[in-house]
Amino acid sequence: MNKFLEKIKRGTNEIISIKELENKLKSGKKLRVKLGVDPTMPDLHLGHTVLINKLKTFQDLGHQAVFLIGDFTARIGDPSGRTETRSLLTVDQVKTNIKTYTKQVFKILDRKKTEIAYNSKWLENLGVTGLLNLAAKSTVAQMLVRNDFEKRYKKDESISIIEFLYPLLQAYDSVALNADVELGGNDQKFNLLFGRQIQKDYGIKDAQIVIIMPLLEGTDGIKKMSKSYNNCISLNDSSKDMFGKIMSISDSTMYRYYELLTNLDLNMIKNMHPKAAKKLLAEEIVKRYYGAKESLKALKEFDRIFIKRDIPENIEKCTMENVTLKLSDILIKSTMVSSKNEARRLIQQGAVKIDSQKIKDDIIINVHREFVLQVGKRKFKKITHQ
RNA sequence: GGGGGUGUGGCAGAGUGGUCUAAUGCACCAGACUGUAAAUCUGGCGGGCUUGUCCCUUCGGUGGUCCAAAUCCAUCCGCCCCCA
Repeated sequence: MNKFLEKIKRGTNEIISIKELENKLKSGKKLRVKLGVDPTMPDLHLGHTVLINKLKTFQDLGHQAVFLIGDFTARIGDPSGRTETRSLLTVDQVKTNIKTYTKQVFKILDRKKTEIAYNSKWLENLGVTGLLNLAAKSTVAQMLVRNDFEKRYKKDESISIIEFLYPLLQAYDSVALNADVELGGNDQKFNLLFGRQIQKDYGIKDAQIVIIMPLLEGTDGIKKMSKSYNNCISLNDSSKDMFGKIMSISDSTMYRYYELLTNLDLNMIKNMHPKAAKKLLAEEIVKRYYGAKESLKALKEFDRIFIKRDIPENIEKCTMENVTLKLSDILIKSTMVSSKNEARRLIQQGAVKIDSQKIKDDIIINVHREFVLQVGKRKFKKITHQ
C-alpha cells in the first residue's frame, strides 16, 4: 500500500487531501481518475505528458483512467494562467486537434483500459436552466479570488463572462463523471478545488481528491514548457529533434525530467555520469514515442554529429541548375538560409563548411562533383549538379 | 450614449521632429569553451548589391504638413478601461 502511495506521490506538488486519498486507496475500490484536456492546440508536448504519466501510474495500479476530452470547453478556452482573453475555436479546429491528441495520448496510456469521455455529451444538453443552476452555486467574489482574474481585474484588463463560466463547467464534468480523483497542473488548482466544491453541492459526499502536478520547465529550464516561449519538445518532433532537444537541456533540468517523465529510480540516476544520464533520458523518452529502434538510431546519429563532429548518415540531396555558382547563392537555393545577407553573415562567421572544410569567403563554386554543404552544427545538404 | 487610454521589430518595452534600421531585456542564429549541454565570452539578429561613413524597405492603415516624421495634423481601423 505504501509503495503505491509513493508512486502516486512522485513529483506531485500537492495532494488534497492525502488522508482522503489514503482512505480511498485502503477501501480497495477501483478509483475513477479523471484527467481533462482541452484540445485547443494542434499537438501536445512533453509538458502535457506529465499529467498523462500520472494517470498511467493509476492505470497501472488497477484504477480506472478516465481521459476527458474537453471538446465543449475547448471552444470557450480555459483562462487559467492566461493574461488575456483567448479567442474561440471553431468546431472543425477542435475536431482535428482531438485526433492528434488521442493518437499521442495512447502512446502512453493503454487504450483498452481507458475510458474516453467528451464533455459535449452533457454540457451541450445542460441548457440555460442547467447553466443557471450551476452558476448559482458560485459568486463573482469567489471567482475574483482567483489569482489570474484578480490580476487582470486590477490591471484594467478585460475578463469575459465566458471565462467565469469555465471553472463551473470543468467542475460540472467532475459531477458528470463521478470522479474520485482529478489530476491537473499547478495552474489548475482553483478549477480542481472548485470541482470538489461543486461535487458536494450536487450531493456527492465523497468528493474528488485533487492531485496537483508541477508544470514542466521547458528546454531553457526556467519557464514552463509552452509553445509561446519557444522552449517546447513536441511529441510531433522527429526522433532526432526530440533526442537533440533533450540533450540540450541543462543537467539540473534533466533530473526534473527524470522525476516527472519517467519511472526510473532517481537514486540510480544521480549516481550516473551526467552525460550518460542525459543520453539515457533522451533514449527513454524517444523510445516511448518512436520505439526502441528509432531511439537507438537517434542516439547514434547524435554521437556522430555532435560528439565525433561527423556528417550524418542520410543527407537530403539538392540539385543545382548551374555548374558555377556563388556559395551564398547555393545556400539560398538549397533553402539552408533565407536571405543573402544571412548567407554572407554565416560565411563570415565561419559557420559554413564544404566537405568539412571551413569556407570563409563567398567564393564561386564549381558544382562538378557532389559535395556536402554544412551550415552550423546541424544543417547538412548534399549538393549536386543535374 | 458620454469620457479616457492605447497600437513600435518574434515577444516584452524605450523612443514624442533630424544624430532612428529605432535603446534595453528575452527568444533566436553562428563562433569559442565543454561531458552533448548548461553557464560564460564573442559576433550577429529587415532586404540587396558594385561591401560603401552605399542603396531600398519598416514603428496599426491611408492622406497631409515640413528641407526632414515612429514622433505633428486629419481620417479610418483594432484593442482596453471608466461612467451611464
